[in-house]
Amino acid sequence: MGSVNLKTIAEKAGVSLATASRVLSGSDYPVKDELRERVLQVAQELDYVPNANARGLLRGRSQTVGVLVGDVSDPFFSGMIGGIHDVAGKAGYMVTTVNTYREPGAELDIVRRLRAQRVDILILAASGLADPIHTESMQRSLRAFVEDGKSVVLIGRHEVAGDFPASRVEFDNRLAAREVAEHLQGLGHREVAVVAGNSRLLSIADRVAGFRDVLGESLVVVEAEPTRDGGYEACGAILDDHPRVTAIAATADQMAFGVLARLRERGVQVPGQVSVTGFNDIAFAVDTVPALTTAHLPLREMGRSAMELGLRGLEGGHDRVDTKPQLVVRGSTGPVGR
Amino acid sequence: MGSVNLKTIAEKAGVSLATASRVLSGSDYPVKDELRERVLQVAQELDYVPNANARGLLRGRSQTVGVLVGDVSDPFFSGMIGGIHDVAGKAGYMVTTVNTYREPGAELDIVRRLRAQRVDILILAASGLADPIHTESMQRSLRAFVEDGKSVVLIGRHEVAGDFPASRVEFDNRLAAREVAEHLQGLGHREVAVVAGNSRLLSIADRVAGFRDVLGESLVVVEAEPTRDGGYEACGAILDDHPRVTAIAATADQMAFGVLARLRERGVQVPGQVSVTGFNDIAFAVDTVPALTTAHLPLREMGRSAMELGLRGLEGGHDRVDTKPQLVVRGSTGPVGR
DNA sequence: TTGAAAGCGCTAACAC
DNA sequence: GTGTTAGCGCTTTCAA
Repeated sequence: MGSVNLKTIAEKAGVSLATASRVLSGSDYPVKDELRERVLQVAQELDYVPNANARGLLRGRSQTVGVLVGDVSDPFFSGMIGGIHDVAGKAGYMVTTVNTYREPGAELDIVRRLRAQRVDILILAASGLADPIHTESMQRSLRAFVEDGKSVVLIGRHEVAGDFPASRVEFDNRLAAREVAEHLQGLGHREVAVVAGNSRLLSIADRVAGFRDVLGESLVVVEAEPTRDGGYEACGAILDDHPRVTAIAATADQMAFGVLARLRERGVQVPGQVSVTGFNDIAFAVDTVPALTTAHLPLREMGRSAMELGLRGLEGGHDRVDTKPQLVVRGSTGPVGR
Repeated sequence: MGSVNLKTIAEKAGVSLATASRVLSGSDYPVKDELRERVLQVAQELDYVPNANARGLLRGRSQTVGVLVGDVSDPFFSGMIGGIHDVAGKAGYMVTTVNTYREPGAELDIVRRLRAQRVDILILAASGLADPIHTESMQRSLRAFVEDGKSVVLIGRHEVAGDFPASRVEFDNRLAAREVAEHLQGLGHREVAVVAGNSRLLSIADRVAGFRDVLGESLVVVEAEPTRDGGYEACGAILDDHPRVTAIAATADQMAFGVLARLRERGVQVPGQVSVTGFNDIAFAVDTVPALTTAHLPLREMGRSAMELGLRGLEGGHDRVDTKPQLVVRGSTGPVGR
């Protein structure tokens, strides 16, 4: 459009394009002070803003990171995104986020679009899918990206081959779930129900597997929307269909909030009659009454690590950060009463 | 880099650049089926991904929206960002977010960088600053953007001149605060404390003004970090310094959560001894015990509207959507007891 | 120290 | 229908 560009500046300042560029692009190329002044002056007056598209085209770097998440407004993801912003901002990077809306089938297309935008770094934070075909296509796409000198970071995506040239932020969902389950078991709970999100998602499948490792086949698994309302609904069903259950474990804190709400509504004492656990330890987990026992994930920290790894990946090697999940025992769990 | 580009495709398919472009860019220009097939085939094989930078350079449109927020991980903002994604995704737009970290001084620079990225739409969701100089510079920058055929959406930014050519999503913070205050007053509360975020921010100043409109000069205003911990700390100070206070109103729900936590810790009954109110009505406000009375803002809806307006703005006119704040009375407020 | 010019990847006239 | 070519705005050789 009518946008002022380098040419405008160069003309008004009476210098060549090259000189204007050298002054304005922060090059350390020597330019006589007088000319430099003149260019700066004109640029300021005309409010010149360089065109990152043109620059990116030339340099092959966009100073942009693309982040694929399930849902930006879910505290689980927004916590990580916050961490990504923390280090991206300092490094002069822009952050572009895209929602899969928890529909892993959309991932391939999204990655494509992010690649089209020529992001330098791709962070995959949404849960993967337990489907080899899908994984295969994804790896192919990512590999092309990496071979282009770009950088990929996988957050909790162990389905991608171990030798794939990407950095990783790992956390062991299965282990974390086991810790939660052992905690419940230690309190005497034998009849436990899990309120689980979509089990096609690897992260969910892992968590459920962890619960089953400890609690065995007797475990009741109820699939639900990964939201407060999903937890609320599922809890209703559990109370009706499995009245002997003494503990309800959710695969996400929000679902646990819904569970707590339903129990409160039904007049069921927590943890007196039923214990409740969450997963992820989002900020509010501490504010329910009773406060939620949950598996803590350092979300913001994970985002930071991811972005740091991404940046480093641009320089060459990739690396791996392992995050220890940690059981946080609060008031929502207690010994079997009854 | 070694990226496959249009030229590669054209050569491998044995056609001209133009033909390849016509097939791959979704142009409706006629191309013989055989050639079209060949191009598509090669593109598929080589996993061709068009370069959005080059395209953007040419078309002057990037299919990207830039969003300026205080903090992506704050549910207030992430709710709006979620709404923005909802409509951006459908429209084929990418969303780039930037944090001001609630430091309005950073805004100018951020807008500049977003302009450099050549976003088509700029959504300003972070609170403005009550400072004419700052506003003036901001308007100048935004005006240049708009004159470039781009689109600006202001969310709750009434400091920007009424005749400024931008769309707006407005909500009346002051009125909302008045409604909260009237509710408290109606319950008999006379000694009220407000836990407020940074009052240099216009949104906060407006909210405090609304409280003062109703409750008068006797209102105790305590400034705090706009976080749970900020509320927690402020509440401690209020209990110590103003023991006669019977209601505590926060300018954000998270702060109210902190207040509730502190009161619980001190054994103060809510709402029996002290009533508590929040602001914004983030999802979790319903899950505290007692549930939080607060001024509801339809965050996601606001985000959607903003993006819709932004898209429409590209076509020319700008528009305005007024959002009605709405008092939601829950369990955290009650008549003065004592 | 400065300027002219090539070219990043792509689209849109314009010719054939 | 298809191909050639001129740029979009910028950086960076290469000459001067």
